[in-house]
Amino acid sequence: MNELPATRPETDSQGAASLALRIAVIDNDSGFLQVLDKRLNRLGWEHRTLASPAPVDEVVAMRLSAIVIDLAILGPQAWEYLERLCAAMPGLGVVVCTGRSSVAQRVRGLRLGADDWLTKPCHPEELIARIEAVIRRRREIDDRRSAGPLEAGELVIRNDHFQAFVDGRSVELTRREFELIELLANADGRVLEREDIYQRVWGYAMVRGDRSVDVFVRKLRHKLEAASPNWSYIHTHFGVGYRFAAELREGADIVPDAPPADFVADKADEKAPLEA
Amino acid sequence: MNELPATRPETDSQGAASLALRIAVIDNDSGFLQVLDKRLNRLGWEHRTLASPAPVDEVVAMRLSAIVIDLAILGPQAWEYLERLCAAMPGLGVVVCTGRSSVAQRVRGLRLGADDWLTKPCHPEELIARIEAVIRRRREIDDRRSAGPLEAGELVIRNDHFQAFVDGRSVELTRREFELIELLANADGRVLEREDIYQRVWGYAMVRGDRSVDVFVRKLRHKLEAASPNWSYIHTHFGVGYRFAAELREGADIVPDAPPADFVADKADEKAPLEA
DNA sequence: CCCACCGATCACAAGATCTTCACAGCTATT
DNA sequence: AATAGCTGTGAAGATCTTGTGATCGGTGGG
Repeated sequence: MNELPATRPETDSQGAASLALRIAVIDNDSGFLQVLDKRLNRLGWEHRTLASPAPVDEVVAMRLSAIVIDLAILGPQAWEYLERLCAAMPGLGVVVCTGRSSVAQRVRGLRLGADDWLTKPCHPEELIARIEAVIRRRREIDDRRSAGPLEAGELVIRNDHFQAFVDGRSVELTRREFELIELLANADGRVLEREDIYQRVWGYAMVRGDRSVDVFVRKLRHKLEAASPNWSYIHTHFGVGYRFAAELREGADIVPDAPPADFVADKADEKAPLEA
Repeated sequence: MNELPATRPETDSQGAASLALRIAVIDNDSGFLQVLDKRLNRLGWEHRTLASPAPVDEVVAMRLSAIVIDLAILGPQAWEYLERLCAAMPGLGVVVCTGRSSVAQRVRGLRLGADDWLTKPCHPEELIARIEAVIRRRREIDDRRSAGPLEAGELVIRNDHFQAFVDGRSVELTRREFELIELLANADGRVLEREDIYQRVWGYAMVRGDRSVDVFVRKLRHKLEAASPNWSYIHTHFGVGYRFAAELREGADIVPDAPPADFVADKADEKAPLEA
């Protein structure tokens, strides 16, 4: 079995509700950066520090959730940079974290599009809390909209429709079925254990002996096979759990003239949907 | 018909540009309030000051864009109050403006849902700028959908008239009905969950078991079908919510004119419960 | 004051979905 | 090869969701 996930690396997430936040810090105060860095690592946020301002285009390309800027290192074009940045990414959270400033400067920064302004020296924990607050709203809104469709084999999994499609046709997944396949498909080809799956899809701990995950995997397989007979998507790892990967079914590659002709045809006709 | 400009300030502007923001200030520092009051008047923001905290329900009923709170006057229940308020109105901008505080307190407030924390004494202008920054994002989202008339199928949805039309005739939607269809239609074909819909149309968090969204969807469907019988616009996604898309009803092909008599109207409206 | 309209809730019915169970088939291990 | 432990399968009953019609205050106009 190959391990190459057909999924999109940039939308990786631990689970449906998990937050893979991505932020950048434009600053050159090494002491501050060091502390912040450690703290961000512990939180598991992807982050990047830049000692000098990157062109707005590059920042846009980073797909950030938020950015922290010390205006001091921007020099005289600080305001202009701030303005262009905010204009270019209306959904980006911008926190200015800089040295002493006047009320007028703070007001100016905020009016130009900054979401918060924090004066150094400041406690990293407060900066983090403010970043979170800034991101909070953006997430509420942008979350669903931004998650693009995920493709694997003939399957297209669309968050915005709560549904999977094959060749433009809906696979008619129920909500739980969708949540399950979305979780699996986003796992980047990793094997997920039943307890994990249950915890993330059902939202609470699985009791020993619960077969719900198995049952839903079966339903999923059934619907997926009906919609996309030549591919298999969910693979069992005995004693462990399940793994998602789009794989061409054996013998389905070419026309069924090979030995398993009857077997294949038999399977292909088996697509009786369970509803009328 | 009628337009009460009284309710949601974010969406019910006549022109998209000058929205009357509505905010409340919970504080009892008369000097501060006086200055702020004057400043807010000049800006043309609707505002109201409360010397003591109003029950969360009442605050919800005010349909605010943002609220400024001095935690000091809330006494020991300050944190709890803040938390309940933020939970009840996820879309509300909350700015804490209070006296001296520790980093831990600020972090706690922000984590509970506050959007910003400002320490008194502060310049009113900075407070205003921060309120604006907090509200800004929410505005951007709503503005996105306040563009020109939106067309789908036979339907024309006009923000400027607060009404939908079919073939030039008004569909006679009530205010809520219009807000609902406007929200759905601007969702760009996405499925919206009930909680989302409720939050954005009613302005505060939906309590479990509330059927308002369903009831209004039914009313909408009824009126839309009366006005545009050959199209279906609102589609149910079981266990999830609703999705807007103009789709020709089965059996009701083109021919916007006289249907050829009897056998047209037999079973054209067999509603598929799930589709996409 | 009466009336038409609107929005909030409720209760009920019809479906759709989820959970659970028993059993069959399969896998790794002794 | 035999066994204990997992996993696949099908179905029935329980539970949850949604569609629908009706009721009840509140409001504003006549």
